[in-house]
Amino acid sequence: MTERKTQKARSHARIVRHAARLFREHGVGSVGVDQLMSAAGLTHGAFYAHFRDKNALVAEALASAFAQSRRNLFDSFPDERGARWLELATDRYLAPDHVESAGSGCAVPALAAELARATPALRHAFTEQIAGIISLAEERIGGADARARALSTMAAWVGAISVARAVDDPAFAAEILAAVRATIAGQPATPVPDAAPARPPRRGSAPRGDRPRPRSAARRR
Amino acid sequence: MTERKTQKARSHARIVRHAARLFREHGVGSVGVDQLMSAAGLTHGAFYAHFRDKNALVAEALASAFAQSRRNLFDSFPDERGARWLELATDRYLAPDHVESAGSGCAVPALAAELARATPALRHAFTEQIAGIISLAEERIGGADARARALSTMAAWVGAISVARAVDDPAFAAEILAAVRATIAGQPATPVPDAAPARPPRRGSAPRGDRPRPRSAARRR
DNA sequence: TGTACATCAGTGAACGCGCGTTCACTGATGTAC
DNA sequence: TGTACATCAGTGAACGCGCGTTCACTGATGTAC
Repeated sequence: MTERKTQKARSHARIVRHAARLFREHGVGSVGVDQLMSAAGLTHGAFYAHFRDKNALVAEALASAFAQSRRNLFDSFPDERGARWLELATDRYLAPDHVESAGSGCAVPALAAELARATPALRHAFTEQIAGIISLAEERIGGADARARALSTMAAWVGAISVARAVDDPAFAAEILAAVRATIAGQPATPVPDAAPARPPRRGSAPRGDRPRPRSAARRR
Repeated sequence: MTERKTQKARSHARIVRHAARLFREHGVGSVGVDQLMSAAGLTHGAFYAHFRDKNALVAEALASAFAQSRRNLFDSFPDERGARWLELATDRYLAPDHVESAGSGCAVPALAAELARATPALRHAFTEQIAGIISLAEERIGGADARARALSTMAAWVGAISVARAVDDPAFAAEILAAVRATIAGQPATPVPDAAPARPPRRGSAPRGDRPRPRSAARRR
């Protein structure tokens, strides 16, 4: 009983992991059940032993992608708060590599348009994930207008990556990222309380797998 | 000769117009040639007398959608410059109606993710359209950092509409729009030269068809 | 102006293909005694 | 511990369907004389 159960759980996790990558890379509608199962080393027939239908997998893949983003933006900087966290997270999100590797990046620029047209259940799952990320950002930012700052920062992040990915000119893409970074950096608004103890970032809590490199500065002009 | 030619041109324009709407509403991949031609009152067989293939229509539809956006954001406010134009255009772009009516709205939040995965020719067409819009915005904004402001404003616009469309909670969507509006409004950065003659907006140049209403203020809290 | 022929915008059947989903089956693993 | 049976994760053929594209045809419009 135990051997078989853990094997199935492993297969399930493998399918979800590959789905989270493939959906972000190619879009939900462009990845078939057959491709998904092949990527996980199985045949398409087994799919329905794991998921009610394709949408059920999309929901799980979405949760998996958001978990990865939370690790990347929050767990990577456990002790940072206020303006310092905002700067580090912004540099992470607007890294040049995030433009190219959609498969390991944020689900929002990759899938928001498709999800806006998806079933109510999927849109609800997406809403809860976004609301969760916003709450975490709000806590980290702190101060009076933390929520508005979290929301408008996220919008700028998402728009920057969306457009940078679609244009065919890498210099133009880099210019968009740089402009948004500069705008977010130059927004003192309410002076953000620099609440972090300013300890050096704790060693051994490196980002898990996705976009680990610390960004080489490509600040334009 | 003339009768037949103008009829064909009329059919062509009709197909492009409906395509521009349907692609933005449902995504390029979710609208078939059959639907497109039915919407234009024709049968699918005639499609290839008008376009080399589906991508050729996507390129024309994209150009049509961007032309509509230019009319909406620039021709509607012919005499506005600097901070005043930025405020008017932002209110237009972040109008609640823009979240709901994707079919007559900006092509970027609707199609950027799909275009990022499209053919080189299509990505190039998109890039030129975006670059054109950015140039126009840059001229209108004016001042030293006009280009960076144009780029980061566009990113915030696009991200706000993208996310507001995907979430299933209208109050949450409205909150996102309000946060981005507030952030853009509260960004004096370089004092923007208020270059406009401050004439009242010229009568009779109303926005053509799309989202005409002047926005009822829904400013939150 | 009237007639004969050419053009061509649009029709509708057909194509090969990949999609999401179903289902009878296989064979290794788990359970009962 | 050994045997007989039950379970069930995964296989692969099949389904009905809609896709983008092709093509022989139709009939109204345009051209030549």
